[in-house]
Amino acid sequence: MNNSAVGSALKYPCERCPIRKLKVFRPFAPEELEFVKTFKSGELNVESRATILTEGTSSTHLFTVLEGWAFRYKMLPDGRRQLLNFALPGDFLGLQASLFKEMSHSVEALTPMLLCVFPRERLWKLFEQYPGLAFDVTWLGSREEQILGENLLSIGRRTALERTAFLLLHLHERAKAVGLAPADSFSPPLTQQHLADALGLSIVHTNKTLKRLSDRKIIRWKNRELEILDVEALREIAWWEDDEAGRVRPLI
Amino acid sequence: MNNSAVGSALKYPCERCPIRKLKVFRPFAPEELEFVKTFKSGELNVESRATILTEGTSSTHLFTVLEGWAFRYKMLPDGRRQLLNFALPGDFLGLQASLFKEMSHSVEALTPMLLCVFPRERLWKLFEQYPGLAFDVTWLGSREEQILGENLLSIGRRTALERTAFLLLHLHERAKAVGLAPADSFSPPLTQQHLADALGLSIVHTNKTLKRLSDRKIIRWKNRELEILDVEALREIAWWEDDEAGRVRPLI
DNA sequence: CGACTTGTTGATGTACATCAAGGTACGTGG
DNA sequence: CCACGTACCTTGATGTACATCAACAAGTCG
Repeated sequence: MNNSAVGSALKYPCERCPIRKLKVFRPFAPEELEFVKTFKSGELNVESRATILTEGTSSTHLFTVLEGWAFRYKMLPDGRRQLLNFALPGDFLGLQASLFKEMSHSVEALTPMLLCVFPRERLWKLFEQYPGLAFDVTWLGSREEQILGENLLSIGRRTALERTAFLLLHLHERAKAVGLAPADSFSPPLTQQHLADALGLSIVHTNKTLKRLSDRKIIRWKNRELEILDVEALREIAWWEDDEAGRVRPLI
Repeated sequence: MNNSAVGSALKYPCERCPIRKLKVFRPFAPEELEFVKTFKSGELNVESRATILTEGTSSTHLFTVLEGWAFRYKMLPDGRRQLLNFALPGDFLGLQASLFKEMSHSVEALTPMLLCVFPRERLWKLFEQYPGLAFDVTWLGSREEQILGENLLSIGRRTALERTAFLLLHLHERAKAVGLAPADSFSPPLTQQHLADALGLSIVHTNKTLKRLSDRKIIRWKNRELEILDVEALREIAWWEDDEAGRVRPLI
């Protein structure tokens, strides 16, 4: 990992954790909060473009995103790259390296990030003593699976235009959920190369597809800021089904 | 669900569960075995082609595959279908409907199947009282995520030929792992339409691609039996990386 | 009664025209 | 300088249409 050192003073002690304020998450029981405080071993500042986890390697730490954007990806030996999903505040990184021997994908920062760090050995203790938290971990993993499934449908069966519309909506929904897109305009910190690799398209074709959406006045993409001018049109193109139900962690 | 009733006499009481014999799984502790016996509410026989779970619906049950093959899939409103993954003995079905409000994909049987049935309410008790089993559930979910990630890379970035080679190897590995492919020859119960929908290709192009592999004497596909004549060639085409490490559930 | 046609169905094979997406090249612009 | 835009040509994948083949059921005849 090529990133800066763990700070000595925590920006966010667990009591003031910015993640728990988000309404997507359930509140902690007091004893869970106590445990999480012992679970957290520090905070990590990561630079934009830094590699946080690498496919095929193991990691002694687990991370929760506190601030910033990242993306998960896999590569073929000849350099072709596929983005699997994006990570935003509240997302969990490195679970696979804890459950298996190694990561099955890599993770790279899109912006400067602040990560909450947990040592992987304590994961087992979490399962043993805090079933509610274990349930959260499982929930997070399963949500990830859900998103990958949606992506698979998109890349396997949607046309370039439909796929692009779907991805933009998806990014918008996720950004909204963590308060990073108050309106229909937001700034996903992505280049068209990132979009292309997420969509399974070439960069040229991605550009042409974005232009088609711009020409139809459905989106506007200028200076790294994406504006969705016509959500409904985008949804229609993407065959978007409003089943965001179930994205919020239930209290059992 | 259009399938036959739960049998009164169990074919496999937990002590003789066929799944646990497979070396991919860890042995149970005696008290875990006791609990699992109370967790299991019966067995379900499912006909070939039956729908086991439906996207967008909730399910009061969770299933473990004891015998047979199934596939998970998603569909677009206009009928385009994408297979996400296959389910073989040992796989868990319906977790999402337990964690979220509803299933995010459907599941259909490819052969007659025997399923082990659990009521979803008991899942929480499992997390509370049997962290080892909770860990297993998380592990299973995470492995699913891993496979979806591999598929996403395949469909997004591999060519039709590479993709097909990869899928055939994947199926072979999975069948071997549960003893359904003793040699390099096995019988995945699939039509070319299933393959096409798993690969994100048209059925015509799938056929042409299979023929290319047959012409090169790398595979043989006749009478529903697939024979892999040249594993090495297939691996080379698929850019297969031998990282099956970590597929076996560790004992922590 | 068994063996041999015939019809039906679902899966597979292949040819051809078409089109969506790719790749290279060379712009522009912050 | 790196990201974005766009023109031109190429190619991989699609869709339609139709032929083939195996499996099975029904009907017919020796």
